[in-house]
Amino acid sequence: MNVDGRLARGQRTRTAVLDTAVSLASASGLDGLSLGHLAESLGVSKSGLFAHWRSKEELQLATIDRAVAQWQERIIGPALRTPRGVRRIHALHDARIDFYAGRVLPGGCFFATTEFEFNARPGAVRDRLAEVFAAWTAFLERLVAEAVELGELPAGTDVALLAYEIDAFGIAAAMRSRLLDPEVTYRHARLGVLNHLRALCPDPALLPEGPS
Amino acid sequence: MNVDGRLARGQRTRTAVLDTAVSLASASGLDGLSLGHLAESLGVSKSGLFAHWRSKEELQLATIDRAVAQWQERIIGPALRTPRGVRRIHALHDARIDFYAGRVLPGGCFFATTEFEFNARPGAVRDRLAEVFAAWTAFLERLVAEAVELGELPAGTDVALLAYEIDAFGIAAAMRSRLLDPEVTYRHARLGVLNHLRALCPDPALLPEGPS
DNA sequence: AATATATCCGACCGGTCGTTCTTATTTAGT
DNA sequence: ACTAAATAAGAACGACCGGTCGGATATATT
Repeated sequence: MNVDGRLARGQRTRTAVLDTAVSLASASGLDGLSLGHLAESLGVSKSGLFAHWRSKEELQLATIDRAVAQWQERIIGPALRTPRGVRRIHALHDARIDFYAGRVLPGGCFFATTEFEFNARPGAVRDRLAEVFAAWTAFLERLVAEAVELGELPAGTDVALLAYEIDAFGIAAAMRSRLLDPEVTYRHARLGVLNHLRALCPDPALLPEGPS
Repeated sequence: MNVDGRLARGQRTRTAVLDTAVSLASASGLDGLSLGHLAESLGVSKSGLFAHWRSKEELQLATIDRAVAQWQERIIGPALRTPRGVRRIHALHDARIDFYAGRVLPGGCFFATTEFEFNARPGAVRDRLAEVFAAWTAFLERLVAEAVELGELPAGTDVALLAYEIDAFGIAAAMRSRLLDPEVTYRHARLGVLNHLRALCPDPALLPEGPS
């Protein structure tokens, strides 16, 4: 194996810190998250954090990467394990709402919170968030395009528009679920996309039945 | 008349401060906005602000009220000047996108930014934002219900769901327009709602023609 | 056994935060 | 003119911010 105990310990600490950072930042934002609070809630000294990241911005960037990995594991992974086409689109959206409803993160959605926090502040963090968001959008559009290619959506479908609509239902869910009734919000988020896909898809058997 | 010069001056200062506060908070959030920056960008001393609001939280609450007034004037006002029904719904959404596209506020949308900022932080600010958001949702639902009553939308329409969908397109526009291509975003936001309403409304003459 | 490396801590720095206190200026009422 | 009230400025406060530094500890290499 040849594992270096020192490096292993560092890696363990690093991921533990980043997991907590993602969690805290989902509620307070990446700027609202202070190194003092982060260190304290980990039972670690503040200066210890600087052994792993040379500045707060570096830690913020690392936190974003960690959140991306979590998103990939929790939302994109499950979707990729279902067959291409409208079923995969639906699975992706459903996994997203499950993620919000499962209250995995105290703030609901790391990306929604941080992207609104930084969308008007120039800098490396904003640029990275914009990249991540662009990649997410491209992924969603690819899924929609695949469904069109498979004939599960009409040939003339506006791919980018449909992707926009699906993502909009997700973003709105992240926001409303914390300020209004969560259950009603999740029902709307799921039903909105399901209705929309069902209205477009010529084969009704590909999508679940009732409004459930 | 009976104008008190002292009170008049105070009122003038107060609205000037709040206008700037709304503008800054739309970009940095209500917490990210610091009293020092606010005072400096107004050419006013920091302690002078405390003559008008006893604490930062009080100023934050006043800023929310000012943002509500601005929203009412810019988005709700124009909508109420068009006839009830689907045309009013469309006018409301259109005025909202115009507001974003006009870059009135540097951060795009005061409410989107602050509601995401505070949706996981207990306190008076969050409660006030939740109230405002609930009132906005109720207003949108009332507009949709009116359209149903007028027969401009089918009788079985899920009012709350449709209101959710329309608002979701708006929220998504506020977010995406700052991180991705703004023009494409606004086109999607407008087209999404227009398509949706056109698909539901039995009288096509009530809504504008092309995808424009 | 000695040395090098990675991790982590406690103490401390300058700066900014929200807030308070004291004081000066302007205007209204008498 | 004189008092009272409202509006402002200035200086200073304790708390916390991100960040630095020297040293202590644990692990690997030789």
